Amino acid sequence: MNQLLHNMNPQQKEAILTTEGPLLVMAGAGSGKTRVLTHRIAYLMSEKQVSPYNILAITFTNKAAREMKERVEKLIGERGKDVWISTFHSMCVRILRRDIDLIGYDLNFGILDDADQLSVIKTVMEDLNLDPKRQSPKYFLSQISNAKNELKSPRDLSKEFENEDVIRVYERYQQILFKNNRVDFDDLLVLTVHLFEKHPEVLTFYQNKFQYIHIDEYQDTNNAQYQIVSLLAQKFRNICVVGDSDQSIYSWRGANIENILSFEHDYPDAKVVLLEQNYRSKQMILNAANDVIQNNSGRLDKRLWSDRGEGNQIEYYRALDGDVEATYIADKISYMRRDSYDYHDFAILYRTNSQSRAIEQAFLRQNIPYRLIGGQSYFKRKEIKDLMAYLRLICNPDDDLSFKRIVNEPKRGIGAASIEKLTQFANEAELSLMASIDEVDNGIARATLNKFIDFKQMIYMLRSQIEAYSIAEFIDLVLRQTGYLEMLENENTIEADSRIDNLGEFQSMATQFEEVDLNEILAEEESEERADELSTMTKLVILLNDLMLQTDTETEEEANESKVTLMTIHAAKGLEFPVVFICGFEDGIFPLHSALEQGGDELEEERRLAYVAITRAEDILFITNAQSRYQYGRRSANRESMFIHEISDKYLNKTGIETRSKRPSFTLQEALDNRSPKKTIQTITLTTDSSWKSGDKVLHDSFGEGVVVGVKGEIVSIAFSSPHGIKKLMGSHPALKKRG
DNA sequence: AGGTTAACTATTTTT
DNA sequence: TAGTTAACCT
Repeated sequence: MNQLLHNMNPQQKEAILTTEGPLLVMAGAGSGKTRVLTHRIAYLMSEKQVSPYNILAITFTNKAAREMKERVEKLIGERGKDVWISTFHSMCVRILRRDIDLIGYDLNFGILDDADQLSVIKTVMEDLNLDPKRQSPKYFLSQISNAKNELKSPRDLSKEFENEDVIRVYERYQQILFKNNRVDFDDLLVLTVHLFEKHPEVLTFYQNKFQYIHIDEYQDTNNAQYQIVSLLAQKFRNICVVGDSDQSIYSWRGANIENILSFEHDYPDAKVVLLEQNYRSKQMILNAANDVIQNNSGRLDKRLWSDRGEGNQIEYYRALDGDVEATYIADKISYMRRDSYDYHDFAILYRTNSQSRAIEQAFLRQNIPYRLIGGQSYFKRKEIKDLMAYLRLICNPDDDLSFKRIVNEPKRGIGAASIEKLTQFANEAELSLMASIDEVDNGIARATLNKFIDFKQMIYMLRSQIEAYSIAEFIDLVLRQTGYLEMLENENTIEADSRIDNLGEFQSMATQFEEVDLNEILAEEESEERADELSTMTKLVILLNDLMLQTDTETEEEANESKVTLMTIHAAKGLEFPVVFICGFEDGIFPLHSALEQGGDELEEERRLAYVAITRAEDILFITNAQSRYQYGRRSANRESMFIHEISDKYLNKTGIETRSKRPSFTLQEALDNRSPKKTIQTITLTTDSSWKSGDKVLHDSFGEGVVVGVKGEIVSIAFSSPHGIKKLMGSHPALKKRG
């Protein structure tokens, strides 16, 4: 038997063997869909002699793409590198990088993140005299995003008698982006559709290239993505979509569950494979998940089953208040990890980010190391955004958005008033800000004008030197010449030191990109170009766009550290843990107020979220909540989540207040019996010169007491109590002392 | 220009 | 509670 089909169940085999024609794989949680996908790709190459260049696989996250790539390579070897495995957005960037000039943009276009989007919206609202209190910038942003996901232009909206203000803001917003040669995340999809529609020869090229198409998490596609897939698959119709309508949790971002539900309608000759066997969880956990999801209407009735054993009841604990709840979780972890589990076997899942605080405090008190997923991402940090703005401005001096961001950073005595004045002139003269500096009649006072001129000369000086350097060297030059590094150095605070470290990290990322990643990208694209033949400017533009799409920066070592994981349920999709705690299981929090009031689709999405949360657990699941807790600074009481009542009592072991305990929490021996077959636990023991190790208690001159939660070379991550949170500090910093 | 204080609001966020 | 933003003061 073919090695690639080894250990596959009949449905999985069928999914792998059905290489031709449309195929829908309805894959329940934990049913091994990634395994099916990777083996299918390998099978196409090894058995069907399909060239890797003719295979496309699309995922939603970079992480998923990376993992899939690794697994395909493991199965098939080096040739696996040549398969396009990427996210929708990276795929679009690559397509647009070749041909976006055909639809009017410059090939050196830059990508805009959501913070940038919001600031554009704010200026547009100012120009149009719209009151942000009546309609918030965020409202406009989401309306625009929705429109784009539906592939609707401002003109299309006006036909539908949409909110007049939305149309005006959308129109203006789009003009500004175009003028600055910038595109937002949604544009990447929209413009790719436009490109395909207006230039059939481009579409034909990609249709011929991608003869075998795979889409993961198909239930999360929005209409623009759907359109891209449809266009690409039109010719060969070898399209394999994998997904689970019960795990559709991003409809508020435009994901359209109908896409997967109507696949058979779109492709009447489609074969459908249902994967119901779960390889992740004990049956008890699946029973609870099945119980909950059954309450949703209009779904394909799937029932997950497992042969991993019955397992324990779900531990349901209702606490007196939020602190007691957090303490309960911390206690359980301390207890269980003594001999059965490692810290990294635990995950704490919550509905909203703000819930993490209470847990963090309890963990800090009890010295439980943790990693918090989400929150401020690396690329949203000010210093990184500033550096990227400099680099973008150097590549494209007409980029007003970048110009405004850094013209007075570090302080050059150019204030808001002067920038406003220059902007006024630039708008009237239809010039970029940079170009307006040279105009004699721009009305800027001589003293200020000189400052602008100095700034411009500096940028152009850097621009003229770029080709003499590698990207990493050039970044160094930029940081020095602009005075940015000096500004941080002079600050002399720990804060500034860590910013400098971050910039250094950016630099090493750039080196890695230039020397390794770029060639892989080019190889995948079958490009004749080679990295070392590209100009530094071109490489830099590619790097900047690549980084904009990169949000998860956690390295493999960091992910494997022995720490408890704290994250939202949304962030947990696709992951699994031996022991899972779902906390704050209360009406108003989970499901959220709004969903509870609105009912209908909103409530069903919350229920799917509960389903996702429950199915993350392998061996043991805890569900907790609190009778009362602090919310928005006031104490409020919440009822138990309606979802807990949907789980049959026989699957629950209720403890805590207001619930009768049928029996004590399971014993340690039971916990041991329920362990997964021993996994190779990779506890990374970092050997460092510094004497710091996780768990050490420290005293910091300004942050007070804290606990070391990670050590990476000279850098020690220390968790301080709120409001400081986790800080990365030099282990040798004089402000830091070990506490006994 | 730039820093400080008072007032306001409150999901989730793969890219 | 806490993060953000607008108004206010130096």
